[in-house]
Amino acid sequence: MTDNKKNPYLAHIRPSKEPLHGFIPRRVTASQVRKALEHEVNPFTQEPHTPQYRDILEARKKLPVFLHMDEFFKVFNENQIIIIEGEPGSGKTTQIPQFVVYSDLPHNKGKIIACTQPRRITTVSAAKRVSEEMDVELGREVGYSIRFDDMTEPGTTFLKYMTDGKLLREAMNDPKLSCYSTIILDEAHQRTLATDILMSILKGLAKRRPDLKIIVMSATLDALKFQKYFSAPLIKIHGCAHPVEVFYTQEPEPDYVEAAIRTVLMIHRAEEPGDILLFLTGEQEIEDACRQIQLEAALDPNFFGPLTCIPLYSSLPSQQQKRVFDPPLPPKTPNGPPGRKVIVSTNIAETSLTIDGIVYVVDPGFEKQNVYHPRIRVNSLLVTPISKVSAKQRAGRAGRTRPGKCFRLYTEEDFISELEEESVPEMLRCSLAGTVLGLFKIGVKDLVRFDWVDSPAPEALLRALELLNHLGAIDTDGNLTALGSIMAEFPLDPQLSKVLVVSPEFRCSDEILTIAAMLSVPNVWLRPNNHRKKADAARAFYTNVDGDHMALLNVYNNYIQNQLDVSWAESHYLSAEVLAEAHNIREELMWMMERFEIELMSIADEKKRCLAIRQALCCGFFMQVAYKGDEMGNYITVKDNQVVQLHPCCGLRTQPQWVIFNDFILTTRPYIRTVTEVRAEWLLEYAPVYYDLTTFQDGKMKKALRKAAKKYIGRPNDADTEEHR
DNA sequence: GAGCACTGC
Repeated sequence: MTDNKKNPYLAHIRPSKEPLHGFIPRRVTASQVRKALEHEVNPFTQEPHTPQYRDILEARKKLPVFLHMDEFFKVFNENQIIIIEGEPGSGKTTQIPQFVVYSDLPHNKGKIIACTQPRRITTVSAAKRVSEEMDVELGREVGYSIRFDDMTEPGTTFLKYMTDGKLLREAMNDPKLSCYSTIILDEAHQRTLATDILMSILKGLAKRRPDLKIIVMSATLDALKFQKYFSAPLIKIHGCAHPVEVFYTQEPEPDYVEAAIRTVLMIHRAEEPGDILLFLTGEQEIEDACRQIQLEAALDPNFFGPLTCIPLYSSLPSQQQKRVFDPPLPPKTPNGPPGRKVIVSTNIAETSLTIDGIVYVVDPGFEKQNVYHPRIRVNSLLVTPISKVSAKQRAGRAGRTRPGKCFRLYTEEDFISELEEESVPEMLRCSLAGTVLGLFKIGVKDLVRFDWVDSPAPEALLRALELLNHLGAIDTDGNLTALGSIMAEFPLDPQLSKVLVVSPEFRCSDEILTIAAMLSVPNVWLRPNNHRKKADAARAFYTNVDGDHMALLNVYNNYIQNQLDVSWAESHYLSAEVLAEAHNIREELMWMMERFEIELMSIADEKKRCLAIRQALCCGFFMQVAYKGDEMGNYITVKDNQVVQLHPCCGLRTQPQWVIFNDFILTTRPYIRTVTEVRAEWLLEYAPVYYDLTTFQDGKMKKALRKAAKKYIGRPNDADTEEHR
């Protein structure tokens, strides 16, 4: 029978021609989908299902989402935007996009369903899993797209998992996102910059694209906020995590590290087998705590089981990060107490990394948060109390494999009254220059009336506009310039983007390309606790009188000369992983430069080359300049008049009069990092508006600038001289 | 002479 060879359950459904309520409803019902799922032929490939498909399907049917299939189709069919609140373990990430696939099947031929994730790893693993569930080859019908790795096939892929940042990039080139029929934003509660902007864009786009469906998926708590923001119906799905018993301390703990160590040892001595996860705030704290726990546990290994303490933070090489998945040690004697694993981790274990087997969570209630102060344009990393959402997320880590316990090292009263409901969204904590430039590129002009999920402070917006205007990315009327339009294309901070775009004028675009890539990755310099002196010596080899930017360039070039060799990198106390990433980014940027016809150039003469690089950097970083204020090492930042010092890791041997810096951080005192010497004449020449002397306070700095201006007028600078030769 | 929580394009 031919009927048996085709999966007919969805074939008869036709899209409705008449838009209803202003959008196009879909008509697939849950019972049709159930029948289609049970059919022996795969409706997407018209091939018979594999036996594996059936096994997985049985497991899928047990997921909580499956019980909500009728409700899902009912609500989804009748609404353009819906919100789904799903607890961890509900199966929403893998199942909801598949439901939509069935709903889309008869519609929107050639269009794609997108499902965004905040992180690359989860994007890939979700796509992999779903391709198995749907019995298709990964990269064909179901694919994924993340930076540096696109596993999709145009014309074939109809379900695409992608990072939120990737979709936001696509929106810049196609503001109507016209290739998508449905967009699913997953993990919206994490409030990443990209997800927040996408929510605003999609809310506006829904009115202009009646055929577009939008699903916002979130864990508990924030879903209500999204429901209000979109005025959309909400579907609640319960998870299937195990219960976690929460304990509080009777009194506040004065020293949370000490209390945490004490609690871990107490669990080890008194509680049933099961691994422990302790949350601390940073690398140093974690390494110290690990040493102390290991030391104290070694005192009685025969009475209690052997204990392995494993540190976990992002700058740890991935090989060492994988240690958290090793099984705990076996008992010392055949009938002795079993071994136990203690993982001491930063926030990385809260959302990014999931470790099975954790039964106990110790939560002191603190994290490090990056805080941006728009008024003085400074970042600082502060140890702050976590939010209730974070505390719940941390506790949930104990219930993944069986019922668990969470020990909070604060009182229940403090939990209720002192902790904020949710963490401050990234949007409100960082510089908005890049975001605003992206919005201009999409065509958003009125930032005040823009429909933000949470409106940023007017001051933060003003700072962003001011920076973009000084860089020449927007004109004084607030329109995007041609320069700004190209700058927005590059995945770089606007300052760096500007430097890269103008670098051919200084004939050093090859070197600036490398520097831009190196500034886009985390710190490359390793400094292991027991090899500090050696590491410092290795680093000193690269320090350069001309500044830290040149040092980064030299490190990269040496890495290439050594054929990207991992052991070379490690023996020079450099992170091979970070260098490899810089290499990837450099390739991507180079390809983009080619596309925009930005020529790759270099100057043969070393001295002139170095001069040109420093001048080019001035074109983007003229707002991040400090002037030497005295002989004590104090610098004053231009216009903001903040007293800062060169960070001790800076390679400069002398203290030049004028420096540009890449970042300004507040730790024990205000520091500037990644610093390069510049000349006042360059600032006056490349940023005449910003360095209009009438806008400067009287003082030493203004005097020095005035002196430089006199010298500079009528005398061509070095770059010009060179050009004229 | 101090320290980089965590993502993403």
